[in-house]
Amino acid sequence: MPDTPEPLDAVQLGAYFALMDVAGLLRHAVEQQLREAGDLSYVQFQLLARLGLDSPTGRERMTDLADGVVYSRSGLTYQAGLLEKAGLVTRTPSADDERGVTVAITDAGRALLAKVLPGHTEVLRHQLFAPLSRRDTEALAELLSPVRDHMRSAPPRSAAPRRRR
Amino acid sequence: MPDTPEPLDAVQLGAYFALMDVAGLLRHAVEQQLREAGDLSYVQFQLLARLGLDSPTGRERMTDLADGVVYSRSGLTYQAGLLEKAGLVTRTPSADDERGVTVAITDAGRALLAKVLPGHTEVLRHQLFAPLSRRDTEALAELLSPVRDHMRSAPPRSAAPRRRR
DNA sequence: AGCACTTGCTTCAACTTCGAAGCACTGCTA
DNA sequence: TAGCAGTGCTTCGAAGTTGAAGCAAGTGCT
Repeated sequence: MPDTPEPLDAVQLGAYFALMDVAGLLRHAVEQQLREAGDLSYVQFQLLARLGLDSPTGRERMTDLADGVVYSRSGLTYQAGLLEKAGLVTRTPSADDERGVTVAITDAGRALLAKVLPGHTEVLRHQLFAPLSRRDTEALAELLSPVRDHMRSAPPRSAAPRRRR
Repeated sequence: MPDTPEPLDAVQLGAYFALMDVAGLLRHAVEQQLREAGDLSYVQFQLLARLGLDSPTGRERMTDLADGVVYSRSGLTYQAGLLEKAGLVTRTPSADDERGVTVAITDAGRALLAKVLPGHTEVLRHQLFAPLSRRDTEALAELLSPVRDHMRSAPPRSAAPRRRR
């Protein structure tokens, strides 16, 4: 029987709900723009962005992609299949590990990314940054970055599979 | 052809990605706890919480629920159906408007909510609030609340009339 | 080398989600 | 008070998402 912890106070609840609401609303807005501008889902955009903007080589293994994006493996397989069918990425067996699959963004993928980005930033500017001053934005980044690091490092849940030997 | 806006700078991108990542990771963590503790999805929890905690009467119309939660109408119909089948809420035609449906939380719903809440707050404490000081939490709430208000008021949908130039 | 475990990805079935279309009731307007 | 646009919710079909099971390739222990 778990002992009942102190309930969260109003400030904490406010922060929690505001965070989740903003993220949800923002995702909706972004998703819609992406759909109209390039017929991309948010996940697909994330994948292309990671390959085209974050990665210097434009290629990553499936697992690294799945870790970067908060996403299930099977879902990634599905979306990578769609992107490949659309000619935006290629999938090839990894050279060093026969099990692995390396996903690489194509020129068409980069082109679509470039086409979609301006509208994307516009949405962010209007929806997210409009009510935030420069300093607010900095503060937000500085508050949330440690949280992200904390959550990424700490096992999200009891997920820690007992390493037995 | 849309004119190309200034791209976002590094700080803005950092804030954006941190926000979305934290929300995504947190949602996963919360969802898992809810599933284990009470076999609830995040949406179902949100609905129960809104009925059981926010609403003084424990009853709301479908539309008000859908507006509170970021969710489609048809999705709400589906989830409300599940909750009803599980005996956690009831759905009755609204008294004043024959079209409307009033959703009310049942005793079983309140009981489940109470059962699930302690674990929920624990997850929040560990995942979200652990790296945040008291002041940080306050700052976060104060930064995000105006954004939420802004996004809720601004037309999130295609209702946004294309700015002509 | 041999055998068991682990890892990387895919497949599968069940479930969820969404928008568009549909149905029923409201309320405005003439 | 009849007509009709608008509102509230549900149904439907298509597409997306997930965990579990499955397969194949690597790793480690002896």
